[in-house]
Amino acid sequence: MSSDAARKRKRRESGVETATGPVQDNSFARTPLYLALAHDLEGRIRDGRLPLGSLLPPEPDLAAEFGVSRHTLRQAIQRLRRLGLVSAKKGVGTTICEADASSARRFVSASRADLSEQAEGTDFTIFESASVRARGSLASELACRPGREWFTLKGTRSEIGADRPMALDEVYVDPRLAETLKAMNPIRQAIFRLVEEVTGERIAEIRQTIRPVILDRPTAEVLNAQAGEPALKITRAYFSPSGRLLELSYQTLPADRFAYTTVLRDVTA
Amino acid sequence: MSSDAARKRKRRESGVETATGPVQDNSFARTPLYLALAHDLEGRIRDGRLPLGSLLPPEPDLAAEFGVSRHTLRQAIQRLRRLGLVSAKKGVGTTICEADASSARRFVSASRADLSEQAEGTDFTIFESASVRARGSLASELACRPGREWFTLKGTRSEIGADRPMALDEVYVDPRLAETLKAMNPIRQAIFRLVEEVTGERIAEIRQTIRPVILDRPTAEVLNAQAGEPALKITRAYFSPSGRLLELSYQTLPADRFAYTTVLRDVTA
DNA sequence: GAGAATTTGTTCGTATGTATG
DNA sequence: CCATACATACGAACAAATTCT
Repeated sequence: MSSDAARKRKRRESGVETATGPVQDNSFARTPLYLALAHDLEGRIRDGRLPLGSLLPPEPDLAAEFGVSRHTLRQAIQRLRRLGLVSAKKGVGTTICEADASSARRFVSASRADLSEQAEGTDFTIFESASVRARGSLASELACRPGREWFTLKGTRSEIGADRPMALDEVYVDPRLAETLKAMNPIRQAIFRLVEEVTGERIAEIRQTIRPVILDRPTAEVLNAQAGEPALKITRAYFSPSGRLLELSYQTLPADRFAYTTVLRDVTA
Repeated sequence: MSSDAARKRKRRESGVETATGPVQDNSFARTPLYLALAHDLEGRIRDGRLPLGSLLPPEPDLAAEFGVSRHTLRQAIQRLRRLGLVSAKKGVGTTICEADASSARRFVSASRADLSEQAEGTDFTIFESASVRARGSLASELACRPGREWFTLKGTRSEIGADRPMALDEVYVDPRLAETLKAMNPIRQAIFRLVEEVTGERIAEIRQTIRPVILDRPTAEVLNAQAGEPALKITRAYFSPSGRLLELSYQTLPADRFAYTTVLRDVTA
């Protein structure tokens, strides 16, 4: 209809500016409107015009400002959400929670191996468990207040038919899980699933750090490996939506039995 | 309007069945329609009613079958895409490319550190470069046909003001990049960006493997570190959308200077 | 504490653009 | 060139969560 011409005009007029300076000219490829919007917003966030920690203007306002429909604006915001720049909450608004969508964020991993800990087909065999209170270095590494009580497990993880364990696991969980966990040995489920079941809280985020270490004698013995060999040490912290730490685990994986593989896919396409 | 009542009725009638058997009753929480749809489709994919490798029915057909708008159906499909179950292509259709949305896929990473290689604020200083033909072990590790020509770079990567390098990099790229790369030293850009610029091909996927190693003497010397220390060895393979290998890199990172951190977020929320 | 206002989430409808075969 | 199938974009309305009065 005639609204089409009006639309086109509006698009030219809409306040979408490319983020920084001259910029590559993608006009030949006709960037979709919502991507241009996302790019614009990203720029505003990066340079602080939309300050970190603050709320985005309401969607209807932003849509009006850009001269686009709310639907299109929401597509742009959804993209920023996927990139981890903002997080929206019903009834509240959209918070800016990251300032840099550095090129590193362009890729998103979605790999089966991402959480090897919960790989199906492995048995977790507990050989030690106890109740502990977080003190000193543990408390600080857990980023929790000292004195909080945890239930800790130590055990080996092995693939079903394997003769040697694949990893040594050390796990800290809510004390409420003690009974459940002691009752099942070996454990075939991902432990964080059990945490969700027992505590009723959903795990929304996992922070994972990978470091190289050299196997010390006691660890090597448990793993039936040679002391002095290289290994990966993976630390995982499991958080509830509100940011509360629900589980912490350390995993030691000898080099000859495990490599950590991820596939990163481009999400800009 | 009156269409509202009709809508509600339709919803009850729509062929959305929960995936498996009795199923948890979420009716009290009123699952959004598009999630129910996604769940239903996921079930059909898992049990083979929608066979792996085949195309989904066209969106308008599916929408009609479920008795929902195309928009809602697309929301469901978008979810399946994020989970990696299907992949859509304009003019062709939506292909089913995975049968299991196993729990491992629940989390998706989006981290600044994901591609430390390209972290801004690092300099890559080349100290060796050459043209090579892939043979033997290299060719096999590259998963490329032997005899293909590559341009290889060796260099150190350091943070801007640091006195010691952070990593030793070994990179294999298309020979067309030789001139460009030799002309710039140090390199501040991510190399895979340059690959995209020069070859005109987009990098759509990166396969990344992390292993622990022990620093040997020559490597330790270059890095100004101690031989025998633990380090991470990260291998990255960069692929075009069609699956052609465009770049391969090895990176060695001493434990005391680097830890690999990722944040995995729940995408089911 | 009830209720109004605000803000994001869901869902419909419709039209047009663009890539593929 | 045409038909097909996904992609983008408009508009409108109601639902649900939160906050403020």
